[in-house]
Amino acid sequence: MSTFYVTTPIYYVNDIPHIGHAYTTIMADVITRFRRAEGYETFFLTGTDEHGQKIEKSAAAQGITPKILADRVVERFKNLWQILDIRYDRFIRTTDADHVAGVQHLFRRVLDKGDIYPGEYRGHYCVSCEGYVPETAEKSQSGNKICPDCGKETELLTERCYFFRLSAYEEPLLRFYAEHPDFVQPASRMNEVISFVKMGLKDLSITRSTVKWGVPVPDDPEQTIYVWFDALSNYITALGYPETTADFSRFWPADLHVMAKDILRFHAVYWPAFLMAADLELPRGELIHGWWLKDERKMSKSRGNVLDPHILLKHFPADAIRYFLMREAPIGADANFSHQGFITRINTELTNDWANLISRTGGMIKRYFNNRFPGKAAYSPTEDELREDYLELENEVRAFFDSYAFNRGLERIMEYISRLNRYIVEAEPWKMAADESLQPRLEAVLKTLVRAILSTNTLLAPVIPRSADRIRAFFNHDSRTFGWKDPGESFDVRDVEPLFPRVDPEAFFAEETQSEHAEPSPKETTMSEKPQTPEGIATIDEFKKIRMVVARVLAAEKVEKTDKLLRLTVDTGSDTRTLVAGIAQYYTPEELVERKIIIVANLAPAVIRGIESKGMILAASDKDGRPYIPIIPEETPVGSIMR
RNA sequence: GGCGGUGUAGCUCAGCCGGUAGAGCAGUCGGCUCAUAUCCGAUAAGUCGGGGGUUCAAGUCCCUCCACCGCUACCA
Repeated sequence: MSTFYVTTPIYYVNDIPHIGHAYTTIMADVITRFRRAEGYETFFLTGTDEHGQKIEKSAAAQGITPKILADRVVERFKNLWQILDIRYDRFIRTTDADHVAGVQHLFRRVLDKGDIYPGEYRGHYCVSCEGYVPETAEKSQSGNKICPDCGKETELLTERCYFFRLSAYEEPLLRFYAEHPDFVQPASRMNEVISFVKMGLKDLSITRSTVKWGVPVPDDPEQTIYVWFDALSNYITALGYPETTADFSRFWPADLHVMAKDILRFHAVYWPAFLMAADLELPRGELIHGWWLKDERKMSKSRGNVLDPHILLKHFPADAIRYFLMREAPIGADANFSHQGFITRINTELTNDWANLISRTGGMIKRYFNNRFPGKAAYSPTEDELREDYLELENEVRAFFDSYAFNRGLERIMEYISRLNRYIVEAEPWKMAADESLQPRLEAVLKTLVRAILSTNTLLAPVIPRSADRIRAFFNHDSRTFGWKDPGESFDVRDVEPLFPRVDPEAFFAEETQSEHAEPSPKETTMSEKPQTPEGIATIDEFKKIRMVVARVLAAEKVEKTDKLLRLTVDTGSDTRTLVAGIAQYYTPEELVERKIIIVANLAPAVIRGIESKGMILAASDKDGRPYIPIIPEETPVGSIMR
């Protein structure tokens, strides 16, 4: 039997499960169920990433061990997966003993081969946060990077660590991509990966001595294995690596890693390189989906617009959420989530079209035949047509699902469901029921409907498994494979009950606005918010060191070959000076000239794009970094000091 | 700045290798009654972002411009 191995990323336990996690996991679950219905033997893996400094610190802040913290969050993930009918074969945790052993084995193997070597890591270290800041962090005027978490200056630090020889895999990776152009889907993401690798790869630091909560490096217990080497390995350790007997040999290489776009590079560059270094086979495919946006913006904790699946689950069955997520967004693109859109989609397609079709069919079988078909049906060509149409539908839908175009596949299914509703109207079974001689025709119509419903149900089942089971139960037919379903000529059915109760939008919104105000639960915020930093207080003397004055813009122009920079010439009252500001995306030179602004006058000068900037313009900055330059009353004298 | 993508009816989007525009939702009108007031039919005059080109013929190919998005660089 062919096998199919699907994974989700392992989710970091510093975060509680939200709609984004649910989306990835549901997608992987749908793919797994779909392959199973096709006859594959499947393995579906999900789990949690539990190591690292953030966990260590969150746990310390709560006065518990990292493992206990992880245990708690893991429960939340498992609960949600259960509610959402996610059926995984293994839930792996990076703290699982077999994973730890597997990672160490992989590490040693690559070390022995020479692609891991000891060296020194230089990075910008934030003393108060006890961590390195990313290379992308912004720099202060004095040239040190600023910690994005606490806003303090970092210092350049050097520590001993191990490197992975990623640079050696540039060519092999490019060759691999060329030979497997479908490795990453959608194709646009594959292009991103290729262009990234073509720009050159640097060796990767893969251990830390500053992180205690992690997998120890074999024979060097001061070092722990850093995030990606540890986390990505889960895809093989979950199958028993380094043991190559049972699951590993059967399911590796993975058929599909499913993930969101933000971790593409780690999966499409680092992971294949690690595997090459260990002489292991590479995964066959990676499926990259976009983000769910709320109000056109990325959901984020700091913005407070994260969508909690539990709110939807109060009003809708899990199937509805699964259906919506698969139906609404084309794979790859970001999609906007709106409650209104959600309710409309579910009410129209699942309630009005699909559930109502089943309801009216079941209702007529009960009313006209008392739930038992006598087996005297007289068919017409129309019934054959419906069967033919279904077979065509099935082919198309399977093709769509094969290419992960779930939205298109479901759309196509809805088309067929419409066709069935139309069939009822055209056949007018209620008129047949009034005429005794048309009983065989009536039976044929209703029986054909049952067959079509059961058949369509197998296509929908991967997406909405729970209602699919109920439908099988209504019609006493249990087949799970694809194909035209036929329970026979003479059979009993049960009473049909409502599948997707209609949700009244007004009632929904009335309740939601209430609960949203009551929502923010204290426990969740302590876990995600960073601890208070009392050291962040400035004394009055420190404040006085900063000299802010009102200045007038004399001239402004865009700095050549930059997107964001404006060069401003300003009158400070005591001198005329030049400064550079990164506001060109939001302010035109014209609207700034003659305007009064506040600048920091005694800031150490910095050279930006070859221009010496003496000072800095003050502007409010929102969550997206968009600047807002305050309005200064026109009568304010130039040179006035802010205090 | 470099690379890539998107821009089609009020909204969300289909339109493969070129042949004179489609679906769903919303709206309007009408029909049925089996059904969770559900279903069915009719109804859309949208410069297919702007401009130019190739062609007998272009949302569909080429060039260019604009807007937005992604990756990346530079940078606040």
